Amino acid sequence: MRKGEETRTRILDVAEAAVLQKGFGGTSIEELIAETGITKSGFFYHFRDKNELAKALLNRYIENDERIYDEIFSRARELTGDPLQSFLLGLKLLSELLSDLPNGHPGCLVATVCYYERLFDREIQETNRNAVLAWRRRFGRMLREIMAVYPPREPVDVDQLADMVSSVLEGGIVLSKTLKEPNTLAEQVLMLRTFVKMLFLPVAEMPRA
Amino acid sequence: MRKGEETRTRILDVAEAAVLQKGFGGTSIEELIAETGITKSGFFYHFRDKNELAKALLNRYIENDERIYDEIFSRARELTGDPLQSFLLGLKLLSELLSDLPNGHPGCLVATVCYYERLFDREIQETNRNAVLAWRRRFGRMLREIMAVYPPREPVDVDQLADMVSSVLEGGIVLSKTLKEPNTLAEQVLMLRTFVKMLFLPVAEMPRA
DNA sequence: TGAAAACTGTACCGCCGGTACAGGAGGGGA
DNA sequence: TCCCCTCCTGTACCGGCGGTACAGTTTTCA
Repeated sequence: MRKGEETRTRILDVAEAAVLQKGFGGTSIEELIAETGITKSGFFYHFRDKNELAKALLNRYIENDERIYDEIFSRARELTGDPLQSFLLGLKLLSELLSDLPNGHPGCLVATVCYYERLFDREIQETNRNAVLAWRRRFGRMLREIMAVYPPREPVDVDQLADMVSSVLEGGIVLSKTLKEPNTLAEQVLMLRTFVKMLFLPVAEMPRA
Repeated sequence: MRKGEETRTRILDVAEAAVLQKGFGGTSIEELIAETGITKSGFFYHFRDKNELAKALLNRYIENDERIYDEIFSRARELTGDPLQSFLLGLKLLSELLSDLPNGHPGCLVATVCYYERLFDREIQETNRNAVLAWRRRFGRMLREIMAVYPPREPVDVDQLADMVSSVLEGGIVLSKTLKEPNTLAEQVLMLRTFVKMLFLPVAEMPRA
């Protein structure tokens, strides 16, 4: 039946929004069923407990996250063959996508899980860890392609540089949310772009330098 | 009379550790009183409710945070008169301090509050916002001093660059905690240092360039 | 030594996560 | 047409937790 999937998705939608605003501990199942118009029994038909809900929520979030990065960076790749230019373009596209979010970025579930860790089982913690490692591999792969063509101006570890992308995104989200300045996140991504540009682009080719 | 302050501090110590691991919603008052060996009535003698506890916790955390930055960067300032060199040294000292933490960074309360926002009153949200703005002013002040001497190689907004420091710290904490790699945070700070160095240090003076 | 500060003890309330289980609507296949 | 399976609803209950109320007790310090 497809009806069940639809209800499940509706629960996950409501839960995701609530969890990003109040954390897992601050989100009650009762409020979720009230907003989705389902009964408590109905909820527990779809999810055995809160941990199971968190698992489904996190997996869905990570999949969606990966899909967005796939789209952005493959689009950037189509527009230019140069690995550096396509990476810089990708960061530009990402920044534009982020600044187009009407109410700012709603928050990252990976960070939410990180700050609730002790109340989740090992499986969720592993899933979360793997999500961050996947980011490292993704950005690391692109950075290695760049380094094969452009020698970095300063010696840098590829994985650490890849992590820098994740750091700026996660940190930018925290800043943006806390300051209630939706644009701060997009600006941070552009600042990171400046860093990457400066690190790999030869001095001679740099504008106004 | 001073006994009360001591108990209050003990509650705050236990609460801070718990909240950083499980968030506010995931931390119960009952577990706090169990660990501090106090009764429920005793707890509510010191704090009217959970919100009041959060307020005290956040204020104390921010004060301590400011104190640490004051110490690090004033020490760096004593060692060299050049604003750029002292800032770079400060980041180095910060990175060393972070990598010396035995179990890695326990987490940032500002981020915890950020991911629980909707359940706090305006006062706490304002306090949190002001903490981030204080970071922006602090790093912005130092960066302005640098820019008065060293023209940046790329055009950058000072506040955005100052925010980059906070971003990398907050993001680095999330990565470090999630990956269970205590050193990642310190590495990210050094990566940020490389960025600042490259942005301001003249090409001629740069090593192996 | 006495008043204020710093608690303890007890009883209670309502919300929440979770369990148990019975039953019902609705659609799809034999 | 009938039955079975999915997808729920309804009801009742449990223990933990945040919070209140308030009376009583110990500790501290001036």
